[in-house]
Amino acid sequence: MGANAGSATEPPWLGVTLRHGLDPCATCDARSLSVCDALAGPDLDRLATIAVVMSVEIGQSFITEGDPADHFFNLTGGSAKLYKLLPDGRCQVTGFVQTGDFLGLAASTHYAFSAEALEPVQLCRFARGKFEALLRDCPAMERRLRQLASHELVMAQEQMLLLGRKSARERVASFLLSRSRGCAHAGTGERVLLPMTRTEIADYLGLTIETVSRTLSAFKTARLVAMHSPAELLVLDRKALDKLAAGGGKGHALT
Amino acid sequence: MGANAGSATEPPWLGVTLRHGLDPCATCDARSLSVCDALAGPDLDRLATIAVVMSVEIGQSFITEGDPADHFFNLTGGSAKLYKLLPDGRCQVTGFVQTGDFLGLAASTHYAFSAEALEPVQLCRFARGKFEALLRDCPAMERRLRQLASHELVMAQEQMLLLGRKSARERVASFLLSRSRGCAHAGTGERVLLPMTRTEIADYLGLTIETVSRTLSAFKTARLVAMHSPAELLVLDRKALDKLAAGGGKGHALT
DNA sequence: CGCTATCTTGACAATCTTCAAGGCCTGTGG
DNA sequence: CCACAGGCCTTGAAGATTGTCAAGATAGCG
Repeated sequence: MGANAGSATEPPWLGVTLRHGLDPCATCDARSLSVCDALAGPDLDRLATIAVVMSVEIGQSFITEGDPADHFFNLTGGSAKLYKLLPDGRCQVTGFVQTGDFLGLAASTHYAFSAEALEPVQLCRFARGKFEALLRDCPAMERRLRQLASHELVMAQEQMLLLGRKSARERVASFLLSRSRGCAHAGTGERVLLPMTRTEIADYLGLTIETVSRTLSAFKTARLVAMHSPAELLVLDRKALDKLAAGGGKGHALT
Repeated sequence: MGANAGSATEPPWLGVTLRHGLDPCATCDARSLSVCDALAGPDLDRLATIAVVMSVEIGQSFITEGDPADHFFNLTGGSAKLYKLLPDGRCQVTGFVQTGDFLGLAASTHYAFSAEALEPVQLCRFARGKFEALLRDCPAMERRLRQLASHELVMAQEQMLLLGRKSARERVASFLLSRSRGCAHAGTGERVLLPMTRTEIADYLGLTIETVSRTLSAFKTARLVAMHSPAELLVLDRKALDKLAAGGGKGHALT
């Protein structure tokens, strides 16, 4: 633990542990998954000198929308949600991030989103000024970040299509498929892990928790998926889900 | 959507005029508005050598979702809409662009969106390979593009919040305000130009054309705006619109 | 000056939300 | 080991916002 329990000296880092590692980057397990992979040799050493290794407990936020964007982050473990709030509390989750993901691009002078740990999070924190200085000397990294931002733009536009034009069933199907990609299991179907709550899924898909729950139940009834626990399900009929996600099943029965 | 007459010889460039200018960049009116501003001297000359100046007529598309992302573009005049389609024709407009805007970042190997001219468009086209090569030698430009991508990510997240969590009135209010910023008129109110159709506004806001029309009429009745023609209106009560856009007027009368 | 496309308005229907209650799972303590 | 408590999830019924279908008005253009 070792959290800085509520002391006024470090308000943004409640429930957070700092560990200044010696040369953490060279031996980082997450490096191959992340933008840090673009660096090597002395550049990597330099990155290590400006990296601050931290831990964040479940439920703790480590980026707050509207705060000065003083840091970049790189997740080295766990998962988190990114979200925006309206004054009355309505929430839009803009993305889920996990090991290897880089945070802080969607910011000008202030963060455009908040970030909160869904699972215990380990991350590296980089002071923005120092990191930008490093970028000035490392075109490869700058390039990599631009490509990353481009990729996130593609994802963001896909999400706009989902939020603006897809039905509830199409949204949930799209979500399950995006979560299943990569962890394919032959035979019984693909396992999908849902480390977030129904509320967070709803806030990601622009729906209510009840609609998400009902839609998942309908998928279960229609044998498109099987659910072991609320946090884990199996894709039984990927073809049907694909069709739904692409908008091909708008008027289907599905009970 | 443009009526592509389907000739196989130049499928992507129907209705398009190519003009190879001599050193067009150094004298470009749009340069100060665009990322090209990051270049100077010999770098700018080099940019000029790879730039192809083009014109696009109203209704013609110059980027098609799913096509190989072979080019970057820079608008030097006119305006266009960016959009994604579902197989059944449902459309989500992801943004409107105008003079100075750079296009093509939201693409990996293939374009993630289509682009179609709303007003007669002038633009510069850059072959992707040549442009990337130039970027390798111009860190300032690479940096600028990353910042641009970051800014677009901020906008995209704001749009996700709008599409996922705002009511129809809040969406229309947000849209009008985002369009009015920058062209302030003292006295009578701020003039807002709408070079796009109601359908395109609806596809941008995740609504139907009827809902957009009804909402604008309600704003007019409530004296929040005045409408001269469908393509131009005046913001009469910015304060009320601001409140609506931020989510502060969910249960208001407004008949 | 009339034609056509776009926009506006109205009535009705559907999806999704809201409100409400019950069930399940997990973790804790006796 | 079992009982209990609390949060989360599921399910149901009613209601509201928005979509759909249809017709009429307006504006721009030849």
